[in-house]
Amino acid sequence: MSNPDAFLRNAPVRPDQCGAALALDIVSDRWTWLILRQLMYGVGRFADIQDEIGIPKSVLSSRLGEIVQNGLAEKHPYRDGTARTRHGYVLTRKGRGLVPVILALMHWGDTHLKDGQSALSLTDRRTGQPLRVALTPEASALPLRRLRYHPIVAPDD
Amino acid sequence: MSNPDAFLRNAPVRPDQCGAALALDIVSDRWTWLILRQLMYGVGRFADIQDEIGIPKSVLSSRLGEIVQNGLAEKHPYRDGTARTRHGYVLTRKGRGLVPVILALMHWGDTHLKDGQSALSLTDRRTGQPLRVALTPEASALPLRRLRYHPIVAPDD
DNA sequence: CCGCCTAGGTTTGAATCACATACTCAACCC
DNA sequence: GGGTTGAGTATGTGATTCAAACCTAGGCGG
Repeated sequence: MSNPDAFLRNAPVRPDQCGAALALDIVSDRWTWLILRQLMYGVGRFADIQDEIGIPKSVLSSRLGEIVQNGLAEKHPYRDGTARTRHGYVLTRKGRGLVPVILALMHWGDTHLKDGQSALSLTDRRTGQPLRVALTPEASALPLRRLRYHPIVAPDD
Repeated sequence: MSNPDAFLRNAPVRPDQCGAALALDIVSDRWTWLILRQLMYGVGRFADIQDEIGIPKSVLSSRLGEIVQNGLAEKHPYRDGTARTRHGYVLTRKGRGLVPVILALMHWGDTHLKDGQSALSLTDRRTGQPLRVALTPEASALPLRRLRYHPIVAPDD
């Protein structure tokens, strides 16, 4: 990756032309990532997001505003039994595109920050074989819709 | 990914057991990611990092401290021609583990925030075929050392 | 061996942002 | 029309960020 004997003086791609740097202008914040993680799992109600990740309401409100503004999620109405119509947040296609990033980060955290075991297993919806987000030949990349996940330890609710 | 008709009330994995959430405690910050991007490319000198990403010195100093503290990079001495010995920063194995995350984010930014073209092409050092970071069968995952990248448009320096 | 240069920081003070707490608002049910 | 509940705003304090100035160790030229 990097030359062991000397430091490069410049990156091969300038930040203003780099997709990663541009992406970081939009999704740079810890809370934003945690919110996107919830949305990835389909947890889209304001109060549910707030309860699970412990974000202050005012911050959640403003982050959700940015997320919608940037086209990563949309407000969708829902009706919970007999209750009135309410709104929650659902990832757009653009937002779903960040799922591999979150999964890659999860894999890193599992291997370097925990004992190496993931709490979530990823499998191919079609073949059942285990999946990962990793460096791979383009021809071996699978679309997100092939992904099925299930928790390895059941959540205690 | 998410059920289109209703919202889940909880994520399948609680944040405190999720590698992604743990990772975000360590690498949550925009500047930290931009610094890691520079280190990934081998740009490890304080002033070079500062110049390219435009971070204030005081923030760079404190972020580099955190990055070293968290074991993502180490200070290495270097000698530039006749000048005195100085120190720069080099990713550790743990830090290199974040490279796929950065590449996944870059891919997302390239496709959703630019015209869809990357400024960097990734190829297999051994076979020359194009690579990506993507969802893939575990068996198709390649180690990082197989990665070779080269800029598609030459940097103008 | 004195003074300057340079990389790599540290200090400082104004401006911004985050957090907790309290408050609001609009259904819907009774 | 009173209570409840989900989804937010408003507010005051405390922590972060930023820009700009300052510091410092080592080498070098004179």
